[in-house]
Amino acid sequence: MKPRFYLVDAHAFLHRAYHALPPLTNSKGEPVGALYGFARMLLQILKRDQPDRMAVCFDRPEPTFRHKLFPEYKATRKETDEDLVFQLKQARAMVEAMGFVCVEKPGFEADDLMATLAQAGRKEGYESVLVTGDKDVLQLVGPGIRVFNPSKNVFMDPPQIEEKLGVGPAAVVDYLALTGDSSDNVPGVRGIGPVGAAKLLRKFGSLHEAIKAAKASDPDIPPKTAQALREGEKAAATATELLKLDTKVPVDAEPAACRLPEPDAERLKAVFGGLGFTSLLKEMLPRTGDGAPAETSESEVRGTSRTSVREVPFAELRPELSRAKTLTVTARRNPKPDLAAGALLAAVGLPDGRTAVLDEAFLKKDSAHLTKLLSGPALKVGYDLKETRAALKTAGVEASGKFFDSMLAAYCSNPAESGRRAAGKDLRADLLTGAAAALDHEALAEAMERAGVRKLFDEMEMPLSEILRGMEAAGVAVDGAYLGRLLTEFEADIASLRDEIDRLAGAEVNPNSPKQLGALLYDKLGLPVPHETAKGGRSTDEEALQILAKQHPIPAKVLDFRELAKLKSTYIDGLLARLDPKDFRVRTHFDQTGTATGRLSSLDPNLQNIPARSPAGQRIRRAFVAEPGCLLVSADYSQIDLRVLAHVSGDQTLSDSFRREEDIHTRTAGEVFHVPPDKVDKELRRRAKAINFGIVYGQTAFGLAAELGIPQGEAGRYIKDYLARYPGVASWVEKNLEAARREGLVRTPFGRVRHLPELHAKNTALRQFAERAARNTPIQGGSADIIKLAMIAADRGLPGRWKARLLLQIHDELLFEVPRGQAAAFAAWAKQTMEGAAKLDVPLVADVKAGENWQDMEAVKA
DNA sequence: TGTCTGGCGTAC
DNA sequence: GACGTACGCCAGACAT
Repeated sequence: MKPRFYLVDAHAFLHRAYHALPPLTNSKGEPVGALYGFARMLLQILKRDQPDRMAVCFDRPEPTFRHKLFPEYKATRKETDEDLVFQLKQARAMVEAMGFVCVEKPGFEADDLMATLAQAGRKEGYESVLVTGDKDVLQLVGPGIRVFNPSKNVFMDPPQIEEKLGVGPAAVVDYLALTGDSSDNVPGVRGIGPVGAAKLLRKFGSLHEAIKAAKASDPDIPPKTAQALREGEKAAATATELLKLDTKVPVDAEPAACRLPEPDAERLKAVFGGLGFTSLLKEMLPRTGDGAPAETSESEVRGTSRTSVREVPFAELRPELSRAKTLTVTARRNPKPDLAAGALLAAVGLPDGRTAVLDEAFLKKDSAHLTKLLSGPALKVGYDLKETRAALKTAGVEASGKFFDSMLAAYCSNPAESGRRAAGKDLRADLLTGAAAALDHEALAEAMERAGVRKLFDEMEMPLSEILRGMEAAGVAVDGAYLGRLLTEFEADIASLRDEIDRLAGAEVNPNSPKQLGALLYDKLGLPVPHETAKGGRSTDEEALQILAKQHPIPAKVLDFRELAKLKSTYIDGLLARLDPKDFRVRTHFDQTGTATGRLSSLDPNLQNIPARSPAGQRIRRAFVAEPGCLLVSADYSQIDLRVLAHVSGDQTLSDSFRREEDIHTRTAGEVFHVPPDKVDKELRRRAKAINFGIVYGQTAFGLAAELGIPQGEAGRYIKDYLARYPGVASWVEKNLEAARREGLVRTPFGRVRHLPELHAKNTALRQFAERAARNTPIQGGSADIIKLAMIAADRGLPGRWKARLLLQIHDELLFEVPRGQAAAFAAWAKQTMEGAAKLDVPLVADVKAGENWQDMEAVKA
């Protein structure tokens, strides 16, 4: 293996960090976020990539040869932010104090220095790695020179470049000369975009040949494109000169001299101390530290491996795969299959990154062999194994045995910073991204150990993943004919409401447009603005319209319109569009990494927010039915959040109340309003319920007052009285927050973590937000843990005894489909299973009901 | 034409 | 600034 020579573009990273990271200031109020991010990244490269040589390259402020060539070069750049300028000025001193070799040269950009050094390194037998997100350096990629994009955590090797641009490294300059580069004000050829450029270069090989063909009126070029090329010839020539990197800069550095940093302790203390980077100082000078473990860095959590995916033919890999202890597997389906992209791709590989990509035809043809390969004793590592296994199954390939899902591992280590990557337009790119992420198995396993979440991963998230796959595959039956009738009816009602509103307004107005509606209500009719939107606009939300409805007939009509329009577009249209015509079922996707608290989320369609409250909404819910011969059985936890609060706080009164199975809101009303339980009327109970919710969410007096329509002072008294009557809750709220500040994270009773660095934010709003999250997360997350355990327990108990299927989870509810004959008995079992899923200091209670559809359900007697 | 953001509303 | 966690639709602005 060749020694590796890393070259870092300082300003490119500082710019990116400045805009991508939340602003961070030190105790003096100086902006330091970009510097911090940069220092972290440099340390990360050292630790993770362990280069043999390294240098950090800086831009110089003087004009370069490019400005002489093209005076407008970079002319469109906005004035750099003051806060960034402040940090750019200090960057070199910081990097030098850290001990890195720094390179800069008047009249040249960092890119040129890097290009020169990379070439020199290559000639001296190094593998040069350019660390930057800039596209123009991709022109250098080839044997001995690689590019690493630190923001995406990917190596941009020829296949990745081809993925991204549609052309290989050799054509990068021509490609950029055609498309232009708006950030540097490099002109490009007007009328030719990324797609057109790639197409031309694939056809003609180079810009030169393409222009030649355009001049010769080559029939392969559409006339418009040919004209654009002829007119843009000069601009393209200029752009080419600007884009070509100079590999012959007279640099005062040579690769062999770019040794790894030897931090100058005194200088580092001065510089890092001044910036307020005490934790970084400890990391760089470990002996001075107090032994506290370094915080898990983001990229460790995301899992970044020095190994990257290299595509090889399957045949070449096959013998090793069957003997491997660990293999990687990732598969992706195309949600909207089209001919160009194919419907299904899989990647199977080894931990060293050698990976074979298999298409649908191959998977189907070889499904028996692949099933055997993926059912052996090897550990199967993949990123999003739920999707991988579902995708493989469509080709008849099944995996079994030991699994490690790196997506779930990253989520367990740090739920806010990780998460399912959104599917892109390119199936193959998604596949390779997943395949690359799967290489991080060991780093992720370590990160989980450090975070203390290995058990959560092994015993909760990994088993759950397979259960969710079954639920997604099962789907839920929807009465399409009923929904169709509902659609006709809603459309008629919506149309007449719209007519009525137009008539009352004396003009056409779209009630779905806050802008148009605001103009009507506040300008034309001159009604008073009840409140503003978050961004300072005039709100037309429900609360505002309720108030305005007392003064004018229009707002009430708009409210009716809005309700029906919402139900129609989101639920009726949305469900009908996603109804599988083969079996009249809808299939959601559960995102197991979609929330910061440990809850699941449901998407496409979201079946966790099906209406339940309003009468019109209940008509939608009625469309969810059991298949013939079955009933739906719903089991929901009673007051699970408040029970978890009782558990974590140990509050005597709250716990006693649950042990006695009292009505919790009535009890709270009695405590807060100082009345005996039998004197608690509906209104008092309603207020107590709002208080209970508010306590869980960290609501302020302001919020509670708004919720209940009472003066803020009164709401403040309620909260104060609550905390006095539930002293265990009050002290938990305080102690929990203290611990959260100390550790920078909160935990659920089941060990799930959520990092909350914003608890130390200077920005008040940001900090208070984190404080409310610190209060809410152990409760909401604890409840999420419990129902996940219940799902696992239920899934283990289902086979054999019951012909029931779990269909949905809605945070505190499980929905099953069960043959009529065993529905009642099953419901009793489900209740028992859920109540026994976890052992808290207070009992867990689940209520069960059954029915033909999700709306009309009746309680089942235990 | 596609992509992003704001406003709004549904669920627990 | 003010109630935690989500997802999805529409309108409108903007880039292509």
